[in-house]
Amino acid sequence: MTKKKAKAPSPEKKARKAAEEKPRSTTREYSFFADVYDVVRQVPRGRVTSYGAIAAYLGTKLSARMVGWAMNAAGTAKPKVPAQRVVNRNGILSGKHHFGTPTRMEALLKKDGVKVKNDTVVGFKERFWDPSKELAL
DNA sequence: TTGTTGACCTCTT
DNA sequence: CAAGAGGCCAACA
Repeated sequence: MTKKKAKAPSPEKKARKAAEEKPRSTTREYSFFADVYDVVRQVPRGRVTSYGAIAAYLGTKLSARMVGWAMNAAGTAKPKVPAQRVVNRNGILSGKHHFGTPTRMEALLKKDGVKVKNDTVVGFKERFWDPSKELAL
């Protein structure tokens, strides 16, 4: 093996397993979603984060999609989760269409003091809130 | 039960 | 530089 042409997500999987070592209550309520909600709720007002950041914080950056799924339930989750502060890597409101109305997410972000232009967070890079850094697991 | 989809991200060609 | 495919976990049909 001189060169690895394919990815070998061995250590990454282990990392995920390690993260899963968390004290999962005997209930099925514990899930990827719970962690996502917890992180999103800790997002300060006027700040935004990305799915990949949360996924990476949980140790599963490869499973960023699950974060999106978690947000899908965010609308039904309680307490309500500020999913509007969660955008994709490009800072685009990818899930704006899931807030009931395509303008709901924008309105919420604007209320938070976040400017949105063309469905994109203005200064997203500056407003980017990295849980892995702020929370420093 | 299996198969497909999903608010994504990253790598490869 | 741009486009395509792969990959993860979970829920739905």
